[in-house]
Amino acid sequence: MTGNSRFAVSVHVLAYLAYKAGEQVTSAEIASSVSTNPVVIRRLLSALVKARLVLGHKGVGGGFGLASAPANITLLDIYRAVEPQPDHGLDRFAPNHKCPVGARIETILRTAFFKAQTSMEAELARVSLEDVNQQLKAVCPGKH
Amino acid sequence: MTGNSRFAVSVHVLAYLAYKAGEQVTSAEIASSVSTNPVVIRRLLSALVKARLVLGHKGVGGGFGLASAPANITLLDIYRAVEPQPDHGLDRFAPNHKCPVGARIETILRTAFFKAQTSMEAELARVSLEDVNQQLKAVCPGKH
DNA sequence: CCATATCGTAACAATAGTGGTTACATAAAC
DNA sequence: GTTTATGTAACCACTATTGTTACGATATGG
Repeated sequence: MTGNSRFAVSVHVLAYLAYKAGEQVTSAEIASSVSTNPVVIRRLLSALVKARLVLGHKGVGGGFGLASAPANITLLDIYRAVEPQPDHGLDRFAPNHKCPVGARIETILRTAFFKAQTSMEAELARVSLEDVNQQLKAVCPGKH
Repeated sequence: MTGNSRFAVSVHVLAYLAYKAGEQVTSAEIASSVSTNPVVIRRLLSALVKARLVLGHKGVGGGFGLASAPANITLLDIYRAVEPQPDHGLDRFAPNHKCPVGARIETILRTAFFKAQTSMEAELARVSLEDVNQQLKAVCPGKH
């Protein structure tokens, strides 16, 4: 096991909402698609609502729906909504500042990690929920 | 806390070996620079030796040294030596294949994660230990 | 050959993150 | 007011990470 599945599940959830655009979808229905417990879904949706990607409604006939058009929601938006700012282990990292290497390495690492992270996020920003939805609905190549 | 500090500490370790190039450096000395236990350092070095980035020698006068010139070791080499292949949570991810979204989302996620990962790794590959060592030895800007 | 320094690695505990589950309060619809 | 659904707290089981002790294996230098 490496890390968590919040981002993967969240993309699934939002893809499901895009797929069912216009409907109110319950956490139970989404949980069935993801194969997990509705509470796990609601926990993620709670973060997605706070990030204004999703609107939730209580009560009879309630459920969740996208807050914007799928074209306006990218994988980066989802990533930032459900993942904490990654620190790449630098919080547990307290080197000996009396050593010339220990005194300077942290700044060098921060710079390198920031560039790597920025590059990864740019790639996530290139994919929108509309792209995902189109792939979901695409016919299998070679069929018919 | 997010994830582990293996990569950050490993870069520190190899930067230290580059800084002390030509010498045999003990795990105890490195541990002092990192502010941790020598066994933690030896565990990481074990992976770095297996990846052929470092050579180790037992016994009196033993220790560790770089296996190649710093210019030939990149942060990506270090990353791959000490981090498992990231799966971004897809191992714990077993959606309901009876749902049209659940049946197709995993492939879409794999593609997106692969692109993001590749982009991040390309950025890590742009930095060599020689670059790190030059930054370590650089004078503060504005001084003299 | 023996004492010493050093690595290599197993074993264990403490801590923390993750995901699943139950429970229950809150709110909206009819 | 009954029903449906969210919102969230609390708890458990599981796993990863780090620090630590312990000890065997190996190389060096007398």
